[in-house]
Amino acid sequence: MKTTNGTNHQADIPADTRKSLPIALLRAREAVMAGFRPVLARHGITEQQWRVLRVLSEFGEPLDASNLAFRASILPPSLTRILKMLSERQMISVIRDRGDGRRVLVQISKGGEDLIHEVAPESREIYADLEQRYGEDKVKLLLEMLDDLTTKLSR
Amino acid sequence: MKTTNGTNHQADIPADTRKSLPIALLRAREAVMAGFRPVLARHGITEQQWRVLRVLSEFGEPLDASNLAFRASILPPSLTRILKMLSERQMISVIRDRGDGRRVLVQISKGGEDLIHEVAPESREIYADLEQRYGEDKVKLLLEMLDDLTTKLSR
DNA sequence: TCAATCTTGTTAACATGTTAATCAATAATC
DNA sequence: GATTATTGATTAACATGTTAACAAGATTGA
Repeated sequence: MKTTNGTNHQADIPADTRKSLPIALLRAREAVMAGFRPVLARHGITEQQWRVLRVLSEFGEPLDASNLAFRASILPPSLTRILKMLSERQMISVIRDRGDGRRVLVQISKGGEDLIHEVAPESREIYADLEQRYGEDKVKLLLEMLDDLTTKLSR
Repeated sequence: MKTTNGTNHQADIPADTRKSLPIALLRAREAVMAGFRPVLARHGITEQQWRVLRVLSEFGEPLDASNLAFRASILPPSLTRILKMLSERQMISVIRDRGDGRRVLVQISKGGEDLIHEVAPESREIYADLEQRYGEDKVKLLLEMLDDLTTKLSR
């Protein structure tokens, strides 16, 4: 066994980092986000806050924290902090669930919807550019493969 | 336009989060790492520290911080902190470059190599399981597609 | 040569990721 | 119905991500 740079002379260490799936996923994600982050930053919002708002907007009705965390791919401790921020900025409303005092119900408010409609055009533009650069069909295929991978590993 | 849950009645907001490439990449990465993290945790090391050690081990000779950061996909400020940790734990050695006093040269030490050889077998096992579940050929194809995407977006 | 500029690495400040512990409310069991 | 177990959310503690500012060494050019 021999790597391209020729310095790895041990046969029993892990595969080359260039062939590592976790790293490839990380780099791809970083490359994609490099396009979106400046747009979000211009609107004073982080990527995670944006995901929370989008999920809430898409869902359309109040969502409890666990459900929201799962859909936005954010861990509960992070979500707690994010909800605090978004609530202070009047983008969402948070209320306790009557009937189950443990649950917290989250709903997007006008401020949040307004922001979404502000950012949406730029966001679509970035995504369109991405599809144009990489190929619309390849984006679709990649999405299917990623989804398949996630499903097969989650059980 | 209409989403599956039927609650999104606005035609001008961003595409469904389920069809979002950033989120799909995030979820896939999370699903893959869920297998590796426990292994690394058992050895008292984080994912990023592991990446740094692997890059150093593969490269075989001293690497300056910028180069290391790039190869390990870690931002400079994070790397500074990680190097401090790994150095205290005797896994790497850090010295100033003679000839260019700004540069810092990092090299893996015996402690680091030992750890790599400890973790490697378990790591390979997890990866093999992943390839078996998802398909060896599909892993390869996915890696190529991710690499292609990263390349096409990085210019 | 020396002042302006660029480069490399670090520090700072804030947000999120990650795991474990905690707390309150509900559900389960007896 | 009181005790115990489980669940949903939060808090705590530490590591990393992210951007901006900074410090020190190297380069450049007048």
